[in-house]
Amino acid sequence: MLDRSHLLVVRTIEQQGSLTAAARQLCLTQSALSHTIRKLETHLGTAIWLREGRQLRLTPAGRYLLGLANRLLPQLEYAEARLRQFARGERGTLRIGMECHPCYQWLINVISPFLSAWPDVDVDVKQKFLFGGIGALLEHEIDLLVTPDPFNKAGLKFEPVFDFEQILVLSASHRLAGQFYLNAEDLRDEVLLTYPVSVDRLDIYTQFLTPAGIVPRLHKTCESTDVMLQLVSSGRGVAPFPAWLAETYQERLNLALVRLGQSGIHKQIFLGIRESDQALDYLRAFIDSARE
Amino acid sequence: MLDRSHLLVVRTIEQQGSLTAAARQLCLTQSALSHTIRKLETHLGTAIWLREGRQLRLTPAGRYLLGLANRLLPQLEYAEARLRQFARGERGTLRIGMECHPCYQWLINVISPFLSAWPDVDVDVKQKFLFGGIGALLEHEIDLLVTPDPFNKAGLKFEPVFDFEQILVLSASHRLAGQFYLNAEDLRDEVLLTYPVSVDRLDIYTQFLTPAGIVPRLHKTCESTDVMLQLVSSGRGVAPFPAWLAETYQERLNLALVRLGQSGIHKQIFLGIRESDQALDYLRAFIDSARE
DNA sequence: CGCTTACATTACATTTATTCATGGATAGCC
DNA sequence: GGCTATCCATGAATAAATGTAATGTAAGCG
Repeated sequence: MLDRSHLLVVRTIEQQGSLTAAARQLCLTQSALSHTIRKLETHLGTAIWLREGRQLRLTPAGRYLLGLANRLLPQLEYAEARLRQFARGERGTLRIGMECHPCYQWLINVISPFLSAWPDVDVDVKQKFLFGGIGALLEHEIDLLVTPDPFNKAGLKFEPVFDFEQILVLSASHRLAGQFYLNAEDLRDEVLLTYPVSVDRLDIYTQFLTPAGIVPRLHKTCESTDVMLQLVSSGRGVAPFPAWLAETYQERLNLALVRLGQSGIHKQIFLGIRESDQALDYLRAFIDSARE
Repeated sequence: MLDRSHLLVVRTIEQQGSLTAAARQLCLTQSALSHTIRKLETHLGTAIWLREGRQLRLTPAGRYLLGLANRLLPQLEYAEARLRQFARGERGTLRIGMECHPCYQWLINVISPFLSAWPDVDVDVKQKFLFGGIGALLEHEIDLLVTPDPFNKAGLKFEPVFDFEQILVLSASHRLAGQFYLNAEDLRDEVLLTYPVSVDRLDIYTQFLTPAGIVPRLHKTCESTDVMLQLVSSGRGVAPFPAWLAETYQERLNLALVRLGQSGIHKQIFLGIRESDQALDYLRAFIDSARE
């Protein structure tokens, strides 16, 4: 099998100009190298060097091999350096899973200082999971889950990092815009806009509409935050949103923010990790910086 | 040292899904592989697989290694296939050196059928040599030399492949255009155009002007065949050329071709190779097809 | 011509890889 | 829940590879 060591031999002999010098550089005896190159040639079935007097000169096959060596060896050397970074915990990959649509905006703010602080950690964000966020975490499809729904399961650990209130966003000219808070009945004749997730994962249903037995006039879904808020702004519907996110759009789109229920819907964002990853310092650092 | 075999192990375990299956595929015992991976991890100083129950799962470092394996292993496998071609004499590199400027046109015609007949031989044409064409051949800088000057030296072999007459190209309206042949004196007042090579390698000097003690009014050089013949066509000078090459331009540029001396300058193109390469079938084939 | 340098070869030593035999752990199955 | 098949780990024994020392042979150089 054509091996890394063979490529190294070809490169070193060419670099040093002689087998003896190459042997010195490789910390081997001249004899050992002589054995090695003979075996390589026997194995490949073709001459790699021409013995001309006391010179070794590459054959065409040898020149090809040299080219290969010059191409592949640096890649292997780079890979080793990188693996040393892994070994020292400097290098890693943080695959983040999102189970919370609007959190994307928040995540961006957390990721960007993290990227500066940990230049050798690659960050990857995923949003679709075959078996849900928890499944993705357990299956090692992701390393960190951003979710409003912690799920206490052996081997996983969740930490709250962010409290917020879920409010309803309305056009400023909407008839309900002036209210201090809304009751479920107020939404009976409204068009409700949400991200396209199942109803049992929408707090406005589970904590507000469903308990009161109310169904809105129409429920539409929309993938994009911007588009959804544009629709709200133009009076085409109302949408539940985290207050902090809605506020960033409020001025620009002329929106009104109204509490859902007398005491409001209060939520938390959790970061979930595998217990076995607790020791990873860059993961720890990410969670700490997310908590601010 | 991170070795090819390690990459193969990483790839195979991932492909087969288990260490036992991978061992089967690699024709090893499960134990051997277990030892191997442990040693690899010890050496790298970082875990590559997580042992979860009876499953092996890649760590981030392991995933990196897998990526490396998927990138490098195919290259090594391709290289081995190619080296087998070298071993069977199917694959080679033919580096051709040219010591004869106008022959370039002729060479193109020989090379193109050769490339079709020997799809696995790479052809490379060089024109500049530190120690001349013969030196380049001896130094293995090239494998084949196209030259009008054979040089009998031990270890080299020259074969004539092509006879031609060197004539003088003139504008059709030139005062000498009608002559059947020219004497050296006729060039005393002419501008002589040649390729930029030393005078002792120009036959028009060595075989024509110098013996008669004549020097042309002006000697200009030009790299390109096309430009040189354009200059001739516009009456800016006269140029020595192989007849066969001048003929291909004659009509288009309205040129006249006149013999140099009563019996003309007759030349041959030789192909030179190293004797040690005589057995290479693709080299043999090239020379045979060049002889037509 | 003889000295130095360079690669090859032989016989032997050492290191490394592999196997064999065995044990512990886990997932699936009655 | 206990049985069983499967999977990975381990330690000692063994096979294979890689390496060394010593020596040989040939080429360049003064």
